[in-house]
Amino acid sequence: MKYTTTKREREALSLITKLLKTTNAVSSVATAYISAHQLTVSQFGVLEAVYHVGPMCQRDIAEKTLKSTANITTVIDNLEKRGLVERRRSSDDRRYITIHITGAGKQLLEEIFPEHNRRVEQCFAVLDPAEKIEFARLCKKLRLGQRK
Amino acid sequence: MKYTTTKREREALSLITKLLKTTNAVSSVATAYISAHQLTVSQFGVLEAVYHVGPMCQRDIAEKTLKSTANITTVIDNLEKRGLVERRRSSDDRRYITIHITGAGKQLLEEIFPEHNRRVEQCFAVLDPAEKIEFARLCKKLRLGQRK
DNA sequence: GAATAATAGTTAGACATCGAATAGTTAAAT
DNA sequence: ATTTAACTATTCGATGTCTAACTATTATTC
Repeated sequence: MKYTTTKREREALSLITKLLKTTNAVSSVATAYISAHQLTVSQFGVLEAVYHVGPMCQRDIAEKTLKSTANITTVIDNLEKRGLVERRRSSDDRRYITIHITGAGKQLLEEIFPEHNRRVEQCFAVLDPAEKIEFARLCKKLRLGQRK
Repeated sequence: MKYTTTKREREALSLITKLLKTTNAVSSVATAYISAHQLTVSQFGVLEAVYHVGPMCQRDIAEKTLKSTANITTVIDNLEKRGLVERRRSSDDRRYITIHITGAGKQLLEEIFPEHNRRVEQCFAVLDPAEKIEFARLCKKLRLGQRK
């Protein structure tokens, strides 16, 4: 060992490991059901955004899903191939492309949502109400603490 | 809306969003520093495992890092190209390939660790000691609750 | 001991993901 | 009005990631 760690550093490393493993475990539950419907998590995320928010341009979708615009181009290519969304070039500002969910897209989502929501709810069912509130608070505090 | 959600489901959906965003924010801090050293997070993870645990076969590395063996093959290919690890076929059981960290790999890691550890520690510095303990507890409870 | 199982790793094909470079469009500057 | 800057989306090249099919090796079974 050519470097040393403080106790607090070791605790933080243990904490981040716990956090990553937890996220992994929780999201794999949601992932499994989504995959069973031939959707990737990213595709589901984009589809869901357009479903709930309404038609959006790709830049906004990228922002909402915390991904790059290059990535969104790819994901939407694949969604479009399957006829789940539609690209429509804006006529007033031709730089923008608005993404619309199709009937097939809507139908697929509405087929997935009920069980998906139930499963996500089940993920957190191990926590009692007070713990859920505390967990949400700590997550938020942690996230907002990462200013640079 | 052709489906309905319960209050508890909506709360769970909000919770999982918070969790994912938090993980995203926290891990991007660690990612940034690792990337600055021309390492991907996966490469860092594999390198770290071999550094701390010692020479391992790829199957064990896959298990430890929660990835598929196919993925580990790729990641190690790239680490090997850069001379940071070495593949050594086991002579007693020729199915196994043991991964050894090289001097260059060790040197790179030891260059990264101090600042990396400091940054991870800083990530959690917004939480006071009691909150850290509670957060760790809730993470663990949540993870262990995902039995199937 | 030959046929069969199991195991470690690779390959192939698909999708995700990023940063950087590029094309096309609109806004700002002068 | 022309140049410059800003912005949206795409493409490219690299890496990650998975599942499924495959190779090579070892273990098991009959």
